[in-house]
Parts: sequence; structure tokens; C-alpha cells
Amino acid sequence: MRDEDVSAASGTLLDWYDRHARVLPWRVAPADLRAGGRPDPYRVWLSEVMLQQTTVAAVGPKFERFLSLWPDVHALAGAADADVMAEWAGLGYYARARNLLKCARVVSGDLGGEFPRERAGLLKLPGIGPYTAAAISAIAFDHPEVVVDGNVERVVARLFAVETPLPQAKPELTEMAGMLTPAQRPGDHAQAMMDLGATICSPTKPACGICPLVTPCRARAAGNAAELPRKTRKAPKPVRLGYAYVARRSDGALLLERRPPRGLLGGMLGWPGSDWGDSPTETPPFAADWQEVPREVRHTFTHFDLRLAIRVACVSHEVDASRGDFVDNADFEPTSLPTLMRKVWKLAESSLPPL
DNA sequence: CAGCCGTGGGT
DNA sequence: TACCCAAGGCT
Repeated sequence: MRDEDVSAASGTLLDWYDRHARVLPWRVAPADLRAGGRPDPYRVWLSEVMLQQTTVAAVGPKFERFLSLWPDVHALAGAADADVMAEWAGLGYYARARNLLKCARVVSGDLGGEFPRERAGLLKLPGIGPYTAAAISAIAFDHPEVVVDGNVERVVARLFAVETPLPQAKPELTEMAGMLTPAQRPGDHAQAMMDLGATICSPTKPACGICPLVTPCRARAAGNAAELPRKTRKAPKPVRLGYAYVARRSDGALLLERRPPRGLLGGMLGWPGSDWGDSPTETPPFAADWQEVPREVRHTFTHFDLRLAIRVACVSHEVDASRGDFVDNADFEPTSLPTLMRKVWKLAESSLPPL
């Protein structure tokens, strides 16, 4: 594509964005930007971290909830770890929540509450990688950074008919995304590329008929837009087995434990359980008359499928558990558990006698 | 640097 | 059902 064609495509995209930009809680509309409005860097950062590998639909309510609880970076920096983890429950990739707090405390404590404006400064902060650093710099501060996420990779791969499979094609796609990035309104450009990828240039069924870039798109011309970008197939997930133990005291308190601060579901609350593998050993947190729950919990993680057998026990006040702590019934919030543990509770609760 | 790290929705 | 996929980062 010639330079003038690239420039024309970029302009066409911005025109489309002016008319079709989605209204999102963390976004400042193009017209409001022109009127002098600027996004709140705290909101941009919070939304971008939440949006990492997560859909807009899932992020929306969480973003609003976080903002109401912690309206600025100082408020978030002062929050208790357990409160932030509880509010993040259900969003997944819990290292994001741990790094979110670390980052908030650095910005609030060491940077006077001001986020770095430059990509390099942002990159040093916990939980901010190449994508997020560029996105914050571009969207919050309108710096001409090249923002490349999965949407941009797909749009560019199609626009330039890149046949190289991912992740090998990443440098090539980044260079092409850079050619498209304009000096004016780079923040809107970045969001336009991502909107286009999310709503029109979709993974399996691109709506080329209504795409503003249909004319210059080389994959469309070749008729293989839906097949790009090419990717190598992933290996099937192994199945792991395990046990989870739900103990309820006579006063209704439930035995929960804080998981280790790293690794799977790190830092989150959960039910005590066995190791997860081919042949887990039963390791209840104390001796009791553990009852089998007839159904098992099935849950899919990024790199394995899990099947958990559930055991429940009703015990007296005096029981002494080797792991975890009893949480008062009034303080127990299933919504503060990661989804896997919420599934376990749902099954366990149905097989426990009423209090 | 390739593997680890969640979850819900779409096809 | 069994995949695929999403505004990735960390180690």
C-alpha cells in the first residue's frame, strides 16, 4: 500500500470512529475531546488493566463498582488487599488485581498520584506491559504510540494480507500498525482500530459489507479475510482431578482459606482442598464425617480442565482445622470467591441441611 | 521464551 | 460438544 493510501485509510477510520464510537464508561467521546475534555488517566489505566484478555461486557459493571468504591488512585492505594481481591472475583487472571494494587501504591506514594505520560515510564509499573503502556499514553495523553492488541493484529493482518502465522507475525504486524498510526488523534485512532476489530473485523465473521476499510483491504480483495490472521493450533487441555472440602460449623461459619499469593487463583479465598492431578490424595482439613456430594464441579482453566469432587461436613464449635479459618455466616459472600470456588459452594450448599 | 494465568460467551 | 476467543503480563 502506498503512503498516501495508508494515510487515506487512517483518515477514513477516524471518520468512521467519529460516527460510530461506542459509548463506554471509561471513554471520552471524540466530540468531547475536541471540546477540550481529557480522559482521567486513572480511569484509562483501570479500564485497560481490566480489559486485558477480558470482554467489554464483563468489564463494564466491574469498572463502575471499582470507581464507586475507589474514585481515584489514592483511594485505591489505601484499600485493603482482601477488599480489592474480593471485588475482582470473577474477572479472572488475579495477578492483575495484585499488580493493580502494587501499581496504585507506587503511583500514589512515589509519583504524587500522577501516572507517567510516557510509554517508558508506564512500562516500569506493575501490571503494565507493552500494550497497556502504549494504550494509556495514547488514550489518556494523546501521545502517538503504536497500540497493538489482538484486535489490531487482526485488522492489520487482513488489511495487508499478512500470511505469516501468529505469534511469529507480531513484529511485522506491529510495524504495519505503526505506519497506520497518525500524528493527530492517535488516542482516537487506537480506540478506532480496537472498536473496528471488536465490532466489524471480527475473528470468524467479518462484516466486510459495512467496513470503512473495505476498499483498501487486501484480504477482502483476496477473499480470505475470515482466515486471517493465521494461527497455529493449540494442544488439547489435560484433565486434572481434585477434592474440595466445605465445612460448616453449627453456628453457620464456613471454613475458608486464603490461597498463596502467587500461582493459580493466587491471593483469592477458596475452600481447602487436595492437590490437583491425575490421582489426588484425599486431604481433609480435619477428621470428620465427610459426606460425598453426588455431583462434581467442572471448570476450565487456561491450560487444563478441572474436575473437583466435593465433600461436606457439619461440625461443632470446637473443631480445630489444620488449614484456613472459619468465616462467620454473616460475613460470607459467595460473590467474593473466584468462579471455581463459587461453583463448589453452589453444589455444597444444595447438599447441606438448612441451618 | 514458552508456559502459566480465569472466565464467559460465541459458533 | 468442543473448540475458539477477548483492549496481555509475568517469569
